[in-house]
Amino acid sequence: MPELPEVQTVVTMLQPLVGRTIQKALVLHKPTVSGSAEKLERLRARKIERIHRRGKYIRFDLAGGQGLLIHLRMTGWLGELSADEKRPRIDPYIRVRMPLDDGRQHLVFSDIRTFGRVWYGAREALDAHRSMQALGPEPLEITVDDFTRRLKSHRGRVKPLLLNQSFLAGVGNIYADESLFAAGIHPLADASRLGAARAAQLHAAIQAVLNASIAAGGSSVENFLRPDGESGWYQRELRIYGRAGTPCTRCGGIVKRIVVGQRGTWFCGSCQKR
DNA sequence: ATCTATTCCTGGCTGC
DNA sequence: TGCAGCCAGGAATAGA
Repeated sequence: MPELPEVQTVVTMLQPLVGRTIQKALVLHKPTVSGSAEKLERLRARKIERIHRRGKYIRFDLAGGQGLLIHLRMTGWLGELSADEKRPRIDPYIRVRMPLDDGRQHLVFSDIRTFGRVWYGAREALDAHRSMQALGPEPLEITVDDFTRRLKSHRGRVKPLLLNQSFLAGVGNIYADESLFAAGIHPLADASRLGAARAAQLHAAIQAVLNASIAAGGSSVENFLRPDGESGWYQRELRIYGRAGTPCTRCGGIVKRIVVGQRGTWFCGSCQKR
């Protein structure tokens, strides 16, 4: 599922679209568009000025102060296809199709489970959207001091806190487990009681894990494909996520799976202390 | 403030 | 082999 590294991979690979023009939008599945699908279908000839990321959201800045906001959720895919191109994992699930320039190429949003969402409107309105306003700091930008302070001010368990987008924007289930494993912290540990040294370890672990995954083009777990249709590589580097019953790569203990906050959670009971 | 359950959805897996 | 039933989970929401 797309988390920060996967979304960053998408944004990086879509940069060649900057300067090109979205001619119009065809909505094939109305619930994918938040607000009004008809409004998006009235879009005409907007040049793409910038493509960037905030948390797990993708933002297209369009000419005239307009913008598109896209969340891939579980199975969303965003990329450029020629108008008649067929790809078995993408084509049957196309929800929004946006012809570019002369119409020979299309920017396509495809999504198997239809959890993904597209918003269209004035950039200020997109920025003011409740879910954007609520986003916490970027995990690759926050300083260790700020991170430690924020951890201390929350009373709950550390794993659900890492998944909370108001606490930190962009970490999801895979990278929460990988980061906690790398830092040697139990997923049920009380966040406010971690102490400065362990908070610093967690901060470093989150940044190292996210950066390593970005360098690998993300993890292809549960359908994620890059805009070019290829897989990322980081799923091969996962050390704890999804490895229940296998030996821990650090200490040889057996990896456990529990459920925390309705999320599958993998950890090593021997080297992740509470 | 924090936690839990529910909803959305469908491909893929398990078990009979 | 065929099919029913269940599972995965990000985020919004409701309720405890």
